[in-house]
Amino acid sequence: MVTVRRPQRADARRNFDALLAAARSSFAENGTDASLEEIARRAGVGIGTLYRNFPTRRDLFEAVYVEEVNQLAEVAAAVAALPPWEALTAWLDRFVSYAVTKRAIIEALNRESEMFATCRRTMYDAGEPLLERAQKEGVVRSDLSFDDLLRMVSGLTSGAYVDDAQRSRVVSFALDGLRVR
Amino acid sequence: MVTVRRPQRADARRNFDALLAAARSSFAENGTDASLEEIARRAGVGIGTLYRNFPTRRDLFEAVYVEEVNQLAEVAAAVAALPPWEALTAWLDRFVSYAVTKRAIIEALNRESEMFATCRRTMYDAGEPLLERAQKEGVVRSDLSFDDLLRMVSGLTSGAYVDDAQRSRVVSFALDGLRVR
DNA sequence: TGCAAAACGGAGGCCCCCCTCCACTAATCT
DNA sequence: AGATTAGTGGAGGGGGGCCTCCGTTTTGCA
Repeated sequence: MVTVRRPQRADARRNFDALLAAARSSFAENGTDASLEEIARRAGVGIGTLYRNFPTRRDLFEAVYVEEVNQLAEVAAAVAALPPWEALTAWLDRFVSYAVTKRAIIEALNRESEMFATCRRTMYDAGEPLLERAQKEGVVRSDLSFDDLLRMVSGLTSGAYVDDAQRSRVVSFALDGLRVR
Repeated sequence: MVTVRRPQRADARRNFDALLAAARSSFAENGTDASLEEIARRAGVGIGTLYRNFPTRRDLFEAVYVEEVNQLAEVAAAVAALPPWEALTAWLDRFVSYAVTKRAIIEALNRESEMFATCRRTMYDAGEPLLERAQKEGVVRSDLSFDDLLRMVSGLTSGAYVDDAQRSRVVSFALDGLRVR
């Protein structure tokens, strides 16, 4: 579990959280080049406050990214009790909710950074056992790597669809290609 | 086949084509909010010339988009002689080459525009018969629409992959979910 | 070859964003 | 309650993109 340092004082913590939430939604809407001033405005906070908490745009990316990765790890623990295929797809479902933001941020982030490596590890530790279990029980084809799977799902869900029904139909067809039948 | 009006004079035509090429690559690299001045610079042309040919950003989108759709239609004719599954995947291969640019533009374009409808029709006329043939011959599941297929492939290929091998592995797994086995 | 019309291209006004700096505010501690 | 100090927020300079306008250049035609 990776950590992000939050400020000490109550008002500062409030602003910190507001900024993080504003950044997440703003990045999701406008991509990684969303205006920082707009994010500060959304958070109801001065631009100076944003810069004190996150000196660079990159720091904001990292903070948002870390939060989402941590949530993914929690979900993985929660679904572990389900049967292998269901556990895997339930986790992917949750993965999808964050895929749009994540994808943009990951692309903007330098893949070589230590922080990125740590988060990647956290996410893999959370999700990879789900895939391995499904493969061991012969439910999923064995020549599929966890990395393949994540990229597939994240690509599939980052596009625009007519409605949610189409999105889930398309995703389930694609996942069907991974099953052993 | 949709058409884009090109200027009459030779120098103007040269500039028009240079702008179109610059726009395509710039949109592919930087998304739909690429700088117009950068595009003009890339094309070796004044900003005024860009605006004379394409009064709005949208006009540029449309011109780039139309060109790519026309190319897709040509490819569809070229692959018609192959067996059903091969014809379909060959066409999709080509579809992939343009998917990145296309996806960004499509999202920026107003879906209600007449131009969009015409292009959509052109593309459907080109590709849909390939899918229908594969379905009639029992090679592809019948509850898949052409729209489903395009969105799936365009999503799958818009993401970042480690290398081309991973991309094609992932795409082929997903397509495998569409086959009748 | 000479000329009219078409096309060029970039300066300039406007706006928004980035980021720094510092006078002010309020949370916490005693 | 008062002192201390972490925290605030926005003004402002610099930069770059958007778009218009118009003096200059190029082309095609006679």
